[in-house]
Amino acid sequence: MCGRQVVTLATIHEIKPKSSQPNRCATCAVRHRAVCGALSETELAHVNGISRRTRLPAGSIIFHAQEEASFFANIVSGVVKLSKSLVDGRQQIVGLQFSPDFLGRAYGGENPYFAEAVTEVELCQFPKNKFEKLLFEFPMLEQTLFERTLNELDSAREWMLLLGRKTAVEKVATFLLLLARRAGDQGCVPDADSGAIRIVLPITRADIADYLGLTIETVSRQITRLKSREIIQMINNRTIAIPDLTALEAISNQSGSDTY
Amino acid sequence: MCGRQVVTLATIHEIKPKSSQPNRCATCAVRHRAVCGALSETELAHVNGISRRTRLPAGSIIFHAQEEASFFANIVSGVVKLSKSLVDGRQQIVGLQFSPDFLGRAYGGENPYFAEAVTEVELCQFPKNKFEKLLFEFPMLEQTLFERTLNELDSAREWMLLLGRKTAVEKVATFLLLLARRAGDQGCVPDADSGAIRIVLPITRADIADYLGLTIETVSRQITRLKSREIIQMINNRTIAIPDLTALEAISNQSGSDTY
DNA sequence: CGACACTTTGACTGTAGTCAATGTAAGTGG
DNA sequence: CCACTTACATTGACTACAGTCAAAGTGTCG
Repeated sequence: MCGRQVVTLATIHEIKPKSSQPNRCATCAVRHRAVCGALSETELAHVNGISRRTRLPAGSIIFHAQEEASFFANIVSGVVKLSKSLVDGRQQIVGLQFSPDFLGRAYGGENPYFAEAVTEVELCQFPKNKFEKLLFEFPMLEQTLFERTLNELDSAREWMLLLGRKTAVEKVATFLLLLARRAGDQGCVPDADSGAIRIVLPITRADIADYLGLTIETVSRQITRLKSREIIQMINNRTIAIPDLTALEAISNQSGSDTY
Repeated sequence: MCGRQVVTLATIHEIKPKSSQPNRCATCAVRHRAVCGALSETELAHVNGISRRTRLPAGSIIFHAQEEASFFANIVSGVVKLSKSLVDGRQQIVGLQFSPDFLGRAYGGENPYFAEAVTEVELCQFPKNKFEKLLFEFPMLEQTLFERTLNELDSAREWMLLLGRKTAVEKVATFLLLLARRAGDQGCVPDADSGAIRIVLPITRADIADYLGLTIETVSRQITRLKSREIIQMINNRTIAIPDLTALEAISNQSGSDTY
């Protein structure tokens, strides 16, 4: 669809030849936040030996359903969407991955979904077989990956609640809040003067719609509505200011503690 | 809601005192299908030592959100639903667990959802700290649990596609198909004469609605519609015959292979 | 039998989807 | 520099699918 550029990994050049990067990990932007954070300096040397940095333009297909994955990767920068679709083309985004998330499914089996770079993406890739050997050698690595998978499962279930039970406004508000929280995690603080948080939408309206189980038009209308209620301000198409997070939270209807 | 019986684990008696069960695992119905399948006979002896069989009536609360889980468990028999809800009471079932599924979240952290026995349930429980020690000692156990978690994540994402993008009929058809496939896995074969598969709905219409992101009425209407289209036959409220699985599959709109 | 929980059916409503037109912004080439 | 293209986004009018509210039906248990 929509004539986007298709770039497979095979066509991507390494940023630098391996031999000239004796200890790339040491200066890695996601050294401590990625799964590698579980490793000691000496263990990291092994990882460094098998890793390869690649840069993919927006729109690149990283892997697709039914494909036996041949590699694993850390997202160093950029945004990756994971999606599934029905035969008639209806699509659902089942995960939005940012740095320092991990891509790939351990222990064989196919990735039953489709992964695509939404922005330009920088990956730190590992060949499948070598990485699985590391998992075996360094139990902490496996455990870290396991914990991340548990967190992803929790997020997926939280999203099931959104998809199955939230209204359109609630969905959009939850999505904006997700981005605002992520911005907060990365050290972005509210503007000193206005107290407003500023977020940048990493994906198009079409992708937001596919993430929230809505149509483009409904997403657009709900954003307009939030704007006219002065819950948000549009700086431009992709940039939004949120003057009062709690107001947005009230609308988003966060999953409550169970009433038991 | 609906005045169901509330029974916490503390109130449940063990089926037999521990000392009189020298090797309960040897005769366990789910010995090979549960996570224990990853263990050797000698390893299993350790597991046997810390496990405890409990039986919970339908409606029992197994654990709830924000509770630090104090145990793990295999489901030996029965059906458990995992659900999340919004403050105003809207509910979404995020997982239906059957035997020999595993309950509980490794590596600490709270279970961010609510687990309830839908039918009478028989559990094989392990105290949290002792079980985590086993995970450390027997890497195969951890790996098996990891693989199961990956499968659960895949199922959750498949369900996200259903919740976000399928129509009411498609949702109901997919649910029936899920049960039919499960029945098949358990050795139930189509009726010799008619070729029909017979399934028993393990949950009420209300729970089906909460699983599919619909209302009770819509579920009921779609079942009626499938009945009048002769895709299914109602034996009684809870028992359904499916004369032709492929017809149901066509309606369910299985997630297609990606078009790439 | 009556009580209660669950299910089905009917009439009506409303939210989000569809179809179509217009608006906006960035990029291309004459 | 300005028309033109292209992709993306917004807005409007209308529709339809699923939700709501209400009543009646079914089945089970004491």
